[in-house]
Amino acid sequence: MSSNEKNDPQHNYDPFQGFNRSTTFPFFDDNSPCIYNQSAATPPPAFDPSYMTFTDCLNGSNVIDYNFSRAFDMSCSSSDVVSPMDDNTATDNSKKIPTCADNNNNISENPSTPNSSVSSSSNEDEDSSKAKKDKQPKGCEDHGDDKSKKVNKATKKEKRQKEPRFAFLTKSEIDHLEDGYRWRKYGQKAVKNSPYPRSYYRCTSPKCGVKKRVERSFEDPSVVITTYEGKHDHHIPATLRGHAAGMFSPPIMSGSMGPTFPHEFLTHFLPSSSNNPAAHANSMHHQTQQQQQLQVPDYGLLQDLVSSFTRSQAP
DNA sequence: CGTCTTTGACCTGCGC
DNA sequence: GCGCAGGTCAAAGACG
Repeated sequence: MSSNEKNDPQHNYDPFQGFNRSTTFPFFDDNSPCIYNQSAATPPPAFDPSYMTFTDCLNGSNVIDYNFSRAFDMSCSSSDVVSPMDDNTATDNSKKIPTCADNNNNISENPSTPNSSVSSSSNEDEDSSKAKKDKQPKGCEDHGDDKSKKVNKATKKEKRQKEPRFAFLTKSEIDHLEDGYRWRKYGQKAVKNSPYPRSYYRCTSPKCGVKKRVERSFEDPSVVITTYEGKHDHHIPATLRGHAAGMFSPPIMSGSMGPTFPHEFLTHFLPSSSNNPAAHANSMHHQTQQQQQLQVPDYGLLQDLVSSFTRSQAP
């Protein structure tokens, strides 16, 4: 992150600026350390136990350090998209996660190109290329000449940078937390400097290229690091185990959740067009200044968050 | 039988 | 160019 970016409000902002957190989001207390305020001179350490947990702020769930503002930053404005905390804990401490920094740059440089359109189109491209690959036996891939390989390399690199990522920490004994969507595990790798493997999941919905990585923090084995990549282009499956989709109905949420977090959260961040990329792009384009400060380009990921939250709150 | 996990092989990017 | 590490593929097996 350059010094310019540090001083640039667009690169260093409080996503809840302009909102009275306590009233807009009842679980937010402006005096609470739950949400790390990036404007603070000294950011909190990644696993500082003195920082109230995300759901501690809510009503005692088990998400420990959501680092909300950073998570939002990651997907919308800061070039330091995945914070050092994310880099150091969500990875092996030696390599930086490719971020959506370039994507963010695109936003700032070209406001008419909303994040969602980038995300959805790249997903589509990825899907088509993957579909091709899936239909072909591995040996067939090599029939392509070096030229096409290079093209693939270039496009892949581009895609990787464009995919917004969104990481958060959850204190749980279960590695793969239910979040409302259906996931298929497609890989598991040992992580350098960590005794715990990293699992790779892909959304089972056709044409939905959302992925997530789940790994346990080697610093605190009770902490699960979940990194989402991409945006769901569909609703939560209705036939889900545990009827997670139903959890999104306002009566249930407001009735059983105590705080109205998910409903109000979705009201603010998930427009009715959240599953309509075109409408989404339009809404992003016409939002007010205040809304721009609060912009959260990746609504699908937020849905993940909310559904994860609702899951954790369910009896 | 369909869905999902496991797991070794392979691909790719990156630093040296 | 080489080696390492992250990420992905896909066959095989488990499970309901």
